[in-house]
Amino acid sequence: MEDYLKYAKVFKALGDPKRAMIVDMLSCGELCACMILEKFEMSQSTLSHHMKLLCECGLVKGREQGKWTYYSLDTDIVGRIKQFLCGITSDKEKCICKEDAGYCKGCDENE
Amino acid sequence: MEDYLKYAKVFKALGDPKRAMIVDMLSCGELCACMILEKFEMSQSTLSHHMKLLCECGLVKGREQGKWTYYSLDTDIVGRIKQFLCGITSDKEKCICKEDAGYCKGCDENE
DNA sequence: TTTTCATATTGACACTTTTCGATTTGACGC
DNA sequence: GCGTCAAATCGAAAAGTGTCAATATGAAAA
Repeated sequence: MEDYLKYAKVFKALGDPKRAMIVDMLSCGELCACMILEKFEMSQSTLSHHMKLLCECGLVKGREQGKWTYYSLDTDIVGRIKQFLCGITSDKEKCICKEDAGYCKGCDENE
Repeated sequence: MEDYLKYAKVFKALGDPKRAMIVDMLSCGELCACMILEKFEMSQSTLSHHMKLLCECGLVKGREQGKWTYYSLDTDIVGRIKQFLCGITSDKEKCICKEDAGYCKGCDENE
């Protein structure tokens, strides 16, 4: 599935503690880059890079206004990533593990 | 918070499409390594490495039985990661963005 | 006890990521 | 226009990741 790749990007973005923290900050509402920067010991270019990653995976949206850039969470994708996470972690009828005849004879003998 | 680091490891583990697929497979129940291997074009050592990562972050538990190793999802941590994800993506009273006086004068002037 | 089989580990390589300082870009006020 | 400020981009160094072939480990079968 393409979904695995698409959502893996979001998970990868969340796979950095600082980015997860940024997401947490944005969950209370829009913030401009400089406000985020104040919370971290991080150069401006590094923060810019993290924000780019968060935007590229779709989690965050940037809005430019004059000199400032305001960032906010994209609630749509937040909902979808939660659904995806629930999907891959709960039992279900249609699952890749049940597709086609990928079968392990060795293991089967032993059951 | 330490939580960010702890859960970032789980997200990082899910940040590889193949590992996300493995988690999906395991969501329907325990599987031995060889059954997982059959679904992927991947060397045995590579799979072993991915399984190690999944175990180290806590998402997956390994159970050795004779020659075989059976893997399964740890439902406890699955629940906790869902909670964490909800936590960092929903508005709340107590949030890092509201802590102490981290303040952006420039942005404030502009509001 | 020797062989075989399922996994794990090791060592190596290419590729990606994180980070910074320096520079560039674009908007604003003077 | 000119300097200033916020943010993005560039270039480079260091660390981390994904992958494989080869080897080691350890259990079961012969």
